[in-house]
Amino acid sequence: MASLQPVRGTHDLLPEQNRLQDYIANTAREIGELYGYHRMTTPIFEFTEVFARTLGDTSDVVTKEMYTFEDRGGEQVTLRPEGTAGIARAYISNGMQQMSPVKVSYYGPMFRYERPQKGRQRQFHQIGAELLGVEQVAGDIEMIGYGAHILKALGLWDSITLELNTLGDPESRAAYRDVLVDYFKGHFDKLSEDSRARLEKNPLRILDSKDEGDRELVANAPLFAEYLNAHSQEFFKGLTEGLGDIGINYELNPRLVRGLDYYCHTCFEFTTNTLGAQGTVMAGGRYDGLISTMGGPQTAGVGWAAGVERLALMVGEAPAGARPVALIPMGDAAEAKCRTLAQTLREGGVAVELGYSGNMKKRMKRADKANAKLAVILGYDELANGVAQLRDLDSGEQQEVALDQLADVIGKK
RNA sequence: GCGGGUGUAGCUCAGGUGGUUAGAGCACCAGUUUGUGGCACUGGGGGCCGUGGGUUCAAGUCCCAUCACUCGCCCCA
Repeated sequence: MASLQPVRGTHDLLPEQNRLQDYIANTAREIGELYGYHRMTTPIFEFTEVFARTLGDTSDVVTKEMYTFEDRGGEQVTLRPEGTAGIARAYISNGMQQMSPVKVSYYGPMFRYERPQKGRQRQFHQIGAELLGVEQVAGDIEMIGYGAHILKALGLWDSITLELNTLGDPESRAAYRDVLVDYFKGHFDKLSEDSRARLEKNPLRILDSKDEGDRELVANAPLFAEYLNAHSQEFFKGLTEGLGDIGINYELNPRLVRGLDYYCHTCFEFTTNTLGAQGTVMAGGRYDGLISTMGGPQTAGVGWAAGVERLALMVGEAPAGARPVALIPMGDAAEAKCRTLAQTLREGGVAVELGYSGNMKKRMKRADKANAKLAVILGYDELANGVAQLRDLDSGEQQEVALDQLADVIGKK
């Protein structure tokens, strides 16, 4: 049994779930087109270095969560844990600065070796978008509007909050970080065990600690706002005003941070309280230092990513698809005729349900189950007269239609 | 990685203190009806009771381990 189960944290996407996730991904893609973002696809694995370098040596994702292995040629490769690094690598590999600004969206599986929970799997899917080569705050505003648009189109907006913060430019950030580390070092004995570790790796994260003792310290910690230089303040002001222009509400969350050095300025998360501990549904920010960190030209960047499984949990089910026409033949001759008819209708763009066996009653039942709107009944008498009974399965009304007019009549229904 | 909960049919769940061939509803298949669906009735298929070990005359039931899912922490989408 064990060997017939999927690997821990992975799941089969049965047709219903697959359709739901496709619906979400397609909605995101279509909305992206409205903003001028086109889908691109990078490999699902890269040289390990691509992720190790961009995500930093200390992040949990790199140190504990990557699926890394040596391939048969002796190369260290890693299944991608997120989408941005691959896009950034592709930007450099393909000399995409020639196409600036680059506006792309993506969709695909990601892999993280984490302890699974609802809304957190080892293989999961993300949709995402990146804007490369735009340093103006207009890019950040557009990105957030784009993401919000998707959440609205999926009908989730009412249960979602946009949390917003600024990380400032590198200069402000470094200044604040130093002050913060000094402050917490002065209270080292009161820090929780987790936060002592964070002090080394990612001191800003202490601001978001759930430990009570930490929270008391945080309450009296120096404020980032006091260390933002004029440029950073100006940028953030532009962002909040721009969001006002497009009618998007947000909550300022000074504890919202990112661990990695190449992030700057805009930092946002769309969150919900309907998914338990996995409340972040879409998250993003500005990463002007990323491309250069990877060895490319200095290039500004903004982006976001969203977990498709988490969105799917919230959406529940995909809207109903097109209702098929069911063909109900009786007897071998009628079955042969229906085969021909089905092919013609399908090539004409009509969804057709044609069973493989069963008497009329069985076939009618299946038509019902397939949510068919119309049934075409073709028996001995009809075949002899070149007609069929066309039955509306909602109203029960039935009319006789000549076979050569059937496609036309169905097309008008 | 840390702490807690759960695991019986495809799904939702019953199976007091261990005791014959493990049950229900839904779903599935077939029939009642060799030409009319949603309803009803009848019948049928389907369970290594998550897995492995132990205690016992006897284990779905008790003990241990393991795996998976799940809640919180961590981290994040």
